[in-house]
Amino acid sequence: MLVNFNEQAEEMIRHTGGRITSCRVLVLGILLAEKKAISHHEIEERIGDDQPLDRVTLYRILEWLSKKGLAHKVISDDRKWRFRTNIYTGSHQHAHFKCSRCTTVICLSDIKTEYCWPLPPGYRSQEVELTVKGLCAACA
Amino acid sequence: MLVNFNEQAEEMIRHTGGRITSCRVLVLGILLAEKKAISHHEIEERIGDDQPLDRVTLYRILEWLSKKGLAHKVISDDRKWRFRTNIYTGSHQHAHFKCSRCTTVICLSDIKTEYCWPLPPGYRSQEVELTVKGLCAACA
DNA sequence: TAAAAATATGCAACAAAGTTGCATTAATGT
DNA sequence: ACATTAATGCAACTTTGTTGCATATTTTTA
Repeated sequence: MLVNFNEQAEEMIRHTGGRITSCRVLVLGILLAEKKAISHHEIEERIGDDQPLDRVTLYRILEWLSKKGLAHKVISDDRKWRFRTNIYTGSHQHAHFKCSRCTTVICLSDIKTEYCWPLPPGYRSQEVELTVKGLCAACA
Repeated sequence: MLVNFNEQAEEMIRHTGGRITSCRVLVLGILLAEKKAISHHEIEERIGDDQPLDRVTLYRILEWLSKKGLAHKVISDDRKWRFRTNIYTGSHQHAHFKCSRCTTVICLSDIKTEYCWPLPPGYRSQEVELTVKGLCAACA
């Protein structure tokens, strides 16, 4: 299973024309095995002590994967970048509500965001991030 | 004009039952004079050297204003918190498109987000943040 | 396939944004 | 006006991410 992700990772990296290194394969393999976006620290945890990888190298690999379009990064409320492979993009297609007073976030499962939003010609939608902000029942 | 904002700020702070201090009035006044969300650093710049205000105090005031519901904070792609008074909420009601490869952001003025999204009972919408992510014409 | 060129990695030091502890100062209630 | 309570300022710290440079690994090419 993990081997499979690593093969896929290697293939994806090869396709970019960039160098295939064990570190890159390892990191991209971890991202492929994950459906949600994960942070630098979470990736380090998944690596464990088996194959030690320098903090800075991991940062640079993540940056490189983003630049090559194999992953993309999103900023979260904890000021950390989280990374996800672009192939799972579109898997979290529902809206959120965030209370601007108590900051609680809930999922608005009634709202489907797969709707085709009108984009300029040539643009391709992968994912829609929709957050309604306001006051929740307790804070209103 | 600025005086007016300060009076309004003072009134808002009084209404929370919290202490009315010159620092709080100053900061909230600045936020009221601003239509968009601004960062800690940008607030410091607007303060200038007239009324020196400690870095940490400013952080704590902003946190306090958020807790009291007079302002709310949003995280941006530069990993900085930006703060805005809740009264201007709703002023930036259109969608964005962000390219997941080149990270360029454009405004999708065709999409109006004022639409009434179905919320749970008691919830009140103030603002809608809608970002379509994908590939722009140049990267697709 | 061995050497040269190009690029990735690891280490140390650094930077920016935000946080915590504590003594001092200012605002409010009596 | 004084006591009480809360806000401010300062110093030191934490966390996340970045930069410079020497070393090691890929890839190219001869």
